[in-house]
This record gives sequence, C-alpha cells and structure tokens, in this order.
Amino acid sequence: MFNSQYKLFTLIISYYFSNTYFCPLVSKIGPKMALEAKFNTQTIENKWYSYWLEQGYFHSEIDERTPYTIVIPPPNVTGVLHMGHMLNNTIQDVLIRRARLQGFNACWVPGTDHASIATEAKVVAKLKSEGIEKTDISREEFIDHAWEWTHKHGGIILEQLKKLGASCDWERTKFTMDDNMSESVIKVFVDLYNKGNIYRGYRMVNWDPEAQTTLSDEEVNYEEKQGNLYYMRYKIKDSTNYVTIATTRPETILGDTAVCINPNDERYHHLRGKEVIVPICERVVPIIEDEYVSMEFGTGCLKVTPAHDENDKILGDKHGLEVIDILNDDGSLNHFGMHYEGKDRFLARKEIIKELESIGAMDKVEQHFNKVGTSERTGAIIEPKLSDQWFLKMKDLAQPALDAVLQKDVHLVPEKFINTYRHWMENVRDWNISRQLWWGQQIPAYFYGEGKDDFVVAETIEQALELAKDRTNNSQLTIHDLTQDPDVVDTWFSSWLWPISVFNGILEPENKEINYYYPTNDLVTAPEILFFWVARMIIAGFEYRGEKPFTNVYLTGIVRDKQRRKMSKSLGNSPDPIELMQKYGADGVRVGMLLSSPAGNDLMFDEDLCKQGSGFVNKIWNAYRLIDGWEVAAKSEPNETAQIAIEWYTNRFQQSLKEINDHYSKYRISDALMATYKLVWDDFCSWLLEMVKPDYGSPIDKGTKAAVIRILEDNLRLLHPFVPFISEEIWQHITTRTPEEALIVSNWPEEKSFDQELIKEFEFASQVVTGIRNLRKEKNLSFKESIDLSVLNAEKAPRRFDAVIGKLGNIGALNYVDKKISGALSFRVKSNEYFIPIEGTVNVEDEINKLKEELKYTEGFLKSVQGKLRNERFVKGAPEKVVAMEKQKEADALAKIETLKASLAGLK
RNA sequence: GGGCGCUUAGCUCAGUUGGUUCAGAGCACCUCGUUUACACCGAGGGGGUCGGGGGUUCGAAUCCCUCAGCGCCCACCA
Repeated sequence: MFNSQYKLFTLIISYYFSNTYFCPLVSKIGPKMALEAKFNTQTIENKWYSYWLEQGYFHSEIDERTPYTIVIPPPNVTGVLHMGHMLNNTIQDVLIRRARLQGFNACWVPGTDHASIATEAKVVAKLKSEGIEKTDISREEFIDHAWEWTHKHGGIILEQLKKLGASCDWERTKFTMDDNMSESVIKVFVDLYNKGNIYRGYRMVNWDPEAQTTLSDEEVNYEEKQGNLYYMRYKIKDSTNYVTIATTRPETILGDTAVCINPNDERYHHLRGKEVIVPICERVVPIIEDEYVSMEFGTGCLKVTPAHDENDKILGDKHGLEVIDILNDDGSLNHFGMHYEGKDRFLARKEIIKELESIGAMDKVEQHFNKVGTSERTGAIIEPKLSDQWFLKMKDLAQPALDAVLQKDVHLVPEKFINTYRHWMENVRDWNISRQLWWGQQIPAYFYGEGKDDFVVAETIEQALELAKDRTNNSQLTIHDLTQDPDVVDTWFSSWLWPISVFNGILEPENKEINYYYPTNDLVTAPEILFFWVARMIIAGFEYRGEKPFTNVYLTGIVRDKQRRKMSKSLGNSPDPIELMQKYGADGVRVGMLLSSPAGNDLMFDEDLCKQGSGFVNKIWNAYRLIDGWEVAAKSEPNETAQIAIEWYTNRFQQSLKEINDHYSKYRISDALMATYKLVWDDFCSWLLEMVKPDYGSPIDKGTKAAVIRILEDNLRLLHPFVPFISEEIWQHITTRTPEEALIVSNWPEEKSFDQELIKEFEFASQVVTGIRNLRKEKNLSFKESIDLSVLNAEKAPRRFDAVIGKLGNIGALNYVDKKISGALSFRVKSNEYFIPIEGTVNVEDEINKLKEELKYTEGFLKSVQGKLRNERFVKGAPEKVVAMEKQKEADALAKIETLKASLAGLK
C-alpha cells in the first residue's frame, strides 16, 4: 500500500521535474513574458522530428552540390539501442547536421545487419520455446521463421534512433539481406573464387558446439580459468615401465596418435624408437621427437592429439600421424569414445579421470591456470576442430588497404590506432568465411559428385549446371544432380561491402549513385571492430572500386560506467537510452554523451553528464525567454554599452567560430562542443546579455534587440548539430519561417577576420569589472549601491569599454585622474590603478600589507626574469622573439614596482 | 611471450614544433548572494613539486634512459 502510493508520488514528482523546463518564479516575470515558461522536451522533439521528416530534409538526391556521405555501422537487426549506439550515432548526427548546414549534400545511409549467428541463435531459442527444434524443420521453414522474426523486431532500433534525432535518409534504409545486397555478396564470392582468392581447406577451426558452427578467431574470447593439470601414466610397450605425461584435457587421450619428446631431452633418450600404449583405448602409438616440445613444462613429454589441438595438428602433419576425431558436432564423444560414446566431453572427462585412477594410470593432479576460449555469441567453450571450410586469402588483398592507412589516404582518428592496424594487417591470416548456419547468404558452391573437389562455384544454379556439365563431360546432368553447399558466409562477408552495396555499386559498378556518393566521408565506429569490419571494408573498397571506402574513420571509445566496467546487460549497469531521453531530453543526452568523449578514449558514463546537458539546454531556453520578453521602445537610439557590447561579441564570435571549426576539422567533437558551450554560456549569456539587458521595466532599443536576435540566430546555427531540437524550436519561434528557412537547412556561419585588439580590450575591461566585484564583496558593498571609480595611468585604459564598466560595475562616475587618491580602496589591472573612494571603509594597515605582498611577488618575478637575461647562453641560444618577450616582462615588472612603491609611499 | 598506448587538480580530460599566453578546461567542492531569463542561477575562491628517479638543454609536462602502476591488441606450452 505504502509502496504503491510512494511510487505514484515519485512518478508524479519526477515527471513534473524531469520532463519539463519550468519557471518557479513565473509570477515575477510579469505580463510581458508571453512565452510559455516551461516546455516539454518530448513535445518539441516529436514536433520537429516529424516536421523535418515531412519536409524531406534528411533525404538526399544527386545534385550539383558536393556530397557528404556517412554510412551507418548497421546495428544487428534484432538489437536494441544501447549506450554504445547512442554515442556512435550522436557523433554521426553531429557530423552530418553540420555538413548539411555547410551546404554539402548530406547523406546518412541507415540500415541493419542480419547478424547471422546472433539472429539465428535468437530464432532457435524462440522456436525452442514453442517446442520446435531446428533439426525438426527444413531449411526453408527455418528461414521463413527468421524472416518473420526480422520483420517483427527489425525496425525497433531504427525507431529508437529517431528519438535521438538521427537525421538519416530513411528512404535509403538497407538491410544486409535485401535481395541486391545478397546478390552482391554472391557475386563477390564467385569473383574472388574465380580469381583464386577463395579456396576450400581442411583446417583447424574454432567450433562452437552449442551453435554448431565455426567461429572466426575474433569471435572467441579467451578467459583465464582455473583448471587442473593431470599427470597420466602411459605404459611403454614390451616393458613394465611407463612414462608420465601431463595434460589439461584427459578425455582427448582417446584421440592420441603419438607421444612426443624433445630430442635434446636426455631424460627420455631411453625411449627413442619405442612405442607406448594409450590408457583405456589401449592404442599403440609411436614416440616421436620434435624440438617443439618444451622440456620445462609438465614432464617434458607431450601427448599428440592432431584432431583437437592446432599445434598437435601441425606436429601430426610433420610426422605423418593419423588424425582421430573423437567428438561429435555437439561436443559429445563419438564411437572413438568407446564406452563414453554420446556423453558430453566434460562429463566424459570426469568419468575418464575416475577410470584412470581406478586402473592406476593417474599419477597426480596439480592446479593449473590456463586460458579457455569461449564463444562470444553463446558462451560455450570452443573446441578446436578439423573440418572443411572456405577461406579467403588475405595477404595480397590486404596490401593496398594497409598502404592507404599508412599513407593517411584513409585517416584513422585517433592516430594511435594506425600502429595497431598495421600490426594486424602485416600479420593478417586467411579469413575463414564459412559458417555452419542457415541464416545468411548460402555459399554458391554446387557439388555434383561425392569427391571433395567435385564442385563448381557460380552465381546461379543454372550457371553452375553448365559448368558442371563441362567439367564432367556429362550433358545429362540436371539441376537435381547438384547439391548446394549448406553453409552460409560469415556476416562480415556481407558487411565488408556495405559502403559499396548500399549504393548498389557491386551489381552496377557504373551507376550514378555509387559514383556520386562514393567514397564516403566519415565512418564512426567502435575500435573493437577495427579488424572485423573497418579493415575489411577498406580491402573491399580497393578490390571493388579501386578506391578507399571513406576518408576518415572516427573510432569511439567503449562506454563504461563510473567504476570503469564495460556496460553490459548482465551487469545491469547500462541505463536504458530511451528512459534517459525521457528524463533529460534528447538534446540533454546528446550533450551529456559528448561532453567527455574524446575519440578513442573510453567514455566513463555518468548520468550527471546528462544533467549537465539538460542544464545547458535550459540555459539556452532561458536566454531566449529573456530576449523574447524585451519590449521594444517606440523610438530610441542604441545606447553606448549595447553598441560596443554587440561589436565585441561579433568579433568574439568569429574568434570562437575559428576555434570550433578547427576542432571539427580534427574530429575533436568534445572540444567543439565545449567551445560552443562556453561561447553561449559565458560570452553570450554572462557577458553580452548582461551588458545589453535594459533596466527592469524599461524597453529596449529596436535596433539593439534586432542585433541580439541576429547574434542569437548565429549561435543557434553553431548549436544545432549538438542540440537540434531546442535550437530549431527557438529558431522557429523567433519568427515565422518557410520550410526553406528551417534551421536544419540554413547555413553554417562564415569565417571572417576579427579585431583581436578589441577582444583584448574587452578582456581588460572585464578584469576591471571583476576587480570592482571583488572589492564590493570584500567590503560588503551592495551591488545596488552606485559608486564612483577613478583611474590612474589612464592612457593605457581601453576607454571604449568605459560604458560597459559603468553598467556592469554599477559605477556612478568614472574619472580619469593623474594623481593617486589617498584613503580610497584600490585595485590594479596591469599597470592601471583604480580607486574607489569610500569614506571610512579603508583599513590602511590592510592596504599596506596587501601592497607589500604584491611588491614582494613582483620583485621576485623581476629577479627571475633578470637572472635569465643575464645568462649569456640564454640570450645567445634562445630565439630573438623569446628574448624580446623576456625584456618586455622585465620592463612591465619594473613599471609595476614603481606604481606599487608610489602607492605605498602615499599610504604611509 | 610479442606489439602499442597511458599515468597532469577530488573526477573526466586538454596541453600541437621544448620557450609570451604553461601548469589549463568542464564538472565537483568552499564562500557570498532568493537583483527584475535561468537556483538546471549569479559573483567570487581554494586545489596539482605534470607517476618515481636519472639524463640532454640556457630552458623539460613536452626529448632520451630507467623503475613502478594501468589499459588495449596479437599469439596461446600441452
């Protein structure tokens, strides 16, 4: 009872506080504030997203503009949005929205990946829950179920991206199993086969007994696990002696076909040429010698099981050993397992240990840590297994892709990944592209006979039939004599074509779209898939377009929680992005994600970042409310403060714009955001608006308000990539706009030269204001109380900003004097001294101490500068510029000491 | 085991070719302020011998060596 009431209460409270920006002081604002004091983030998000969609701003067609293309890293079709996607897609949206503003023909192609293993696993689980086993139904039926599943869950993640504000060209949405996408995959497979790059090999592969498929090396996770090292006795044939051999996997003795010793190991020289008897199965196997065997590990004696260990296979091939595979595909033992047949390998292991103990063949057991490979998809322990697989030769294909990155034709951001990339590409291994699954593109190889090599590869079965007829010289063959290889290709074998195939560039290499949009500009993805995907796309790009697929690769970090743990479902530490957006608004979450995520660095996500983000949105909104509420005077002239303030901001804006553009060009998105954030919050809100703001109740000059609104509009252009919703909301509220005038399709501000001197002078003036504030605070002088200010050494003071100082410092009269004023409060900015004469507030003792301290510091500073200048080697060795700078410092310090000494003398 | 990278304020991070502006930013923290957009606010403030040690240099957060700690990638001695 209490609980449910409490929940209801918190629900109402949190809804009220979180969904809306509200003004608790609404009554104080007065009747002029026509603008609603609060807004609902979801209302404006829905309003503007559907408006953008209706107007087709996201859609791109070929035109005379330069294209700016991004292809989305296709998320798994049945996936759900997680924080990694949020970060990734926010960055892409920022880039594409800015490009759109810059006047490029921005095209962001969305889509999803069929993710064969992951999706097939989900479909199998779903069928199982309905009592259907995959083995009970036909391939066709299974694929029907998979499509059904895909259509049902497929669009979810893309819909979620829309909530984030992603401005993808939804009319171009692709799926890696679309007809032409699949046809592209088949065409490429056949082409690579015909070029001799694809071959069929009997190789040791990673076998996932649960999914019953092979995995690529990249899909296997190795974990350190505590296990045991079993020391087993093998009898020596025709002898009563035995040899002890250590293994972590006793069940594999049933597949042993030799025992190996190091030829340099004198301990075992008496065994040379002998044979041993494998316990339990009593198989007689030879003792072989190979330097591969470590003399230090275990007993220095190795059992060789070529079917279940890669190194053993290499040994076996070298020494011509028999290969005995003791496992079924599901991980249970086969008939070589004898009385353990049908039992799972781990159960069999336990029972075999017992049997070995009972027959006295177990010498001892030691604890042992070793790394065990598990399946990334199912978590099952991987078995090395020999089987027929399709491989793609990588070495030659990789070369241009390696060169492109090393020569920065393809630019990795951050560059630290170049080394990693090079290391991998230089040692690239052949790619096992077959998977024992049904969901995916079926390998276009057709068997016409029983022999291992009795197959042809062709795009269609009809073509295959013709090839097979030629091969066999048998014109009687029909399609029914052909059997297609049941395997499908690795998912990455379709997604490596993504930047080309989304424009149908494989099937129609000459079509207009591929020639216009390709190569794309940016790819934004996680470094985890640098090799799985990015490297392979570059390879495919050069192989099928003769050109890189993208110019820049922005590698994001992994999203972690505050404790640096990777966010994952199982840990439950991953916030639901949709809930976050409901709580903080999409704009707030976007800003939060980007506030602390330099490229390549992991993002320590903290919900407080979103809070900061939504705080920023609130700030923007309130700045607009202020401006919007200004009543315009019927007839007026701009005042001096407002005029110089606007002139200053216009220049300051240009300075920031340059900085922001520079950050973007280096893909320093967080820095670009921070520079924008500071421009808007500090320069625009804290300084400009405070300077321009009319007195309470007074109207503002018409021209001044118009100028502030123009400035606000320029700010909105800079803000739009980060906070698209609130920026468009304000933009459209300022005045009625035609569809062509929407912010999303307006323009990025143009860089212009700016007056650095003016900006410096303003900085000086702002320091004076700070000085006044400090004094007021120190002496408890209310801000409401107007005071007079006198300036000494006025020739260096920036008089242009006197009005600003007057307004922000609430100064009654600003006097320029040529003599110190005794008995007044004072402070210094550079070599200017400022006085505020207030009766009875000056404590001479304090003033003297303050001055003495400053003098002491300045003299110390002077000493160090002069020390440098006296050092001949410095004067000779350092560049002229640096020396001149030091001399200037010396002069400044000397002047300041003079001022300070004079002040002191005046007080005494 | 091989390779790459990191260590700067309580936290997350900037710091380009060694030299004005080099010890910074944001957040957090502390003090003051319910002034007429915003308390998701304003005005101020404190805080780091740049992981330790050594070297090169007139000069080092920056270059070199070394030690310590952390992270990632690759390989995988049963």
